[in-house]
Amino acid sequence: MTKTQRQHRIGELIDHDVISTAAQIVARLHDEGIAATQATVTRDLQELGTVKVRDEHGARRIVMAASPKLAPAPLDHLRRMMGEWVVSVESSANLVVVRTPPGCAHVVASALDRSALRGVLGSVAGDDTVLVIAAEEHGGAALADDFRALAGLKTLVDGKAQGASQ
Amino acid sequence: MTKTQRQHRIGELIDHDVISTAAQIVARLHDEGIAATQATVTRDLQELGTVKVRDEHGARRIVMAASPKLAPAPLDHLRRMMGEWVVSVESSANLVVVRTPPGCAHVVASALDRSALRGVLGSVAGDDTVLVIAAEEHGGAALADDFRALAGLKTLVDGKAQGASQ
DNA sequence: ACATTTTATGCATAGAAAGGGATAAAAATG
DNA sequence: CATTTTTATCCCTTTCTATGCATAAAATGT
Repeated sequence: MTKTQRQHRIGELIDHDVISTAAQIVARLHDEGIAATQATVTRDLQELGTVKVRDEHGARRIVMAASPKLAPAPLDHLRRMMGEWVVSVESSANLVVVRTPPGCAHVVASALDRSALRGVLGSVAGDDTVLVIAAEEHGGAALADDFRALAGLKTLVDGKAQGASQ
Repeated sequence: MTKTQRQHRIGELIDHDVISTAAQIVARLHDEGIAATQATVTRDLQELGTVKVRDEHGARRIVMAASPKLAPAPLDHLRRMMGEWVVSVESSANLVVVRTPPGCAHVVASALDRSALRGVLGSVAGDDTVLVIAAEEHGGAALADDFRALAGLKTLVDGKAQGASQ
């Protein structure tokens, strides 16, 4: 079973049942023949964007955060997604244009939505392009540089790519 | 530089210039500080779905295939995409419903479009769901089994998941 | 405030992916 | 058809990702 499939199953479990610890999830998965330790499940919960709350009976419960920003996925997740899918980053004033292969823009946009990266007001994904609106105090150019760093692209200096040749 | 970024640059080169061999691409990339050998570039061209044609002057030229089906990507590419993103597969008559995490359906649909997998009439991608229409002679159930094998999911027998517990 | 439980993380390891070298196989050329 | 050029692939190495173990740190319960 792949990590994505396991995470999907975990998402179903916490939506459906009252679950309060990672160990409970480990046990449920084990009942279904899915092997994972508490450490792995905890990382999964982080990537899924879950929070622990009190339900209406006062019991503690793990749930999906109401908004992705309330439980951002680790920056490593964003770095992996951008490293895998982003092919170029350009900016104009407070806008950043991120290019991906066809059909992959939504993966990058989703990862951006679920990250804690600062300076992002919002984003819109097409087929192979993500348009990102930068917060005014951060600016498109600075945000574009952050994106390049995450995607393993060269930063620009005076409009030119900078850094040692690979 | 990532593989995706290199492949994007290769796509730009063959769109823009008359290029007839992988070695020419290796040289162009080298001029831009991008290291890759003929073997790697050849694999890239396969994944990109390119063909070699005669242009209007009779010169041989590598171009993107007019239709993905004319130069399908290796099955390994589809397997990697489905292994990474598909969380479940279900079928009804001649339809197959493939579930992915939010925002990832297009990646799977694009990989399906660009594969040589038989029995697929067409597909439509939503946010987290790909609807695949199976060719009549192949059938949705058989196609769903093919998808499960590619995605590393268990096959079904009489509606039940089959295979040793992991 | 303290004890217990739970989560988070450093480190190590296994497996997968990517890529290079060499060369077999296929394609192109003459 | 022979020769040359180019592509494809096998095998190997390196790098990266995912995961488990152990335990430190944080959260929870009393």
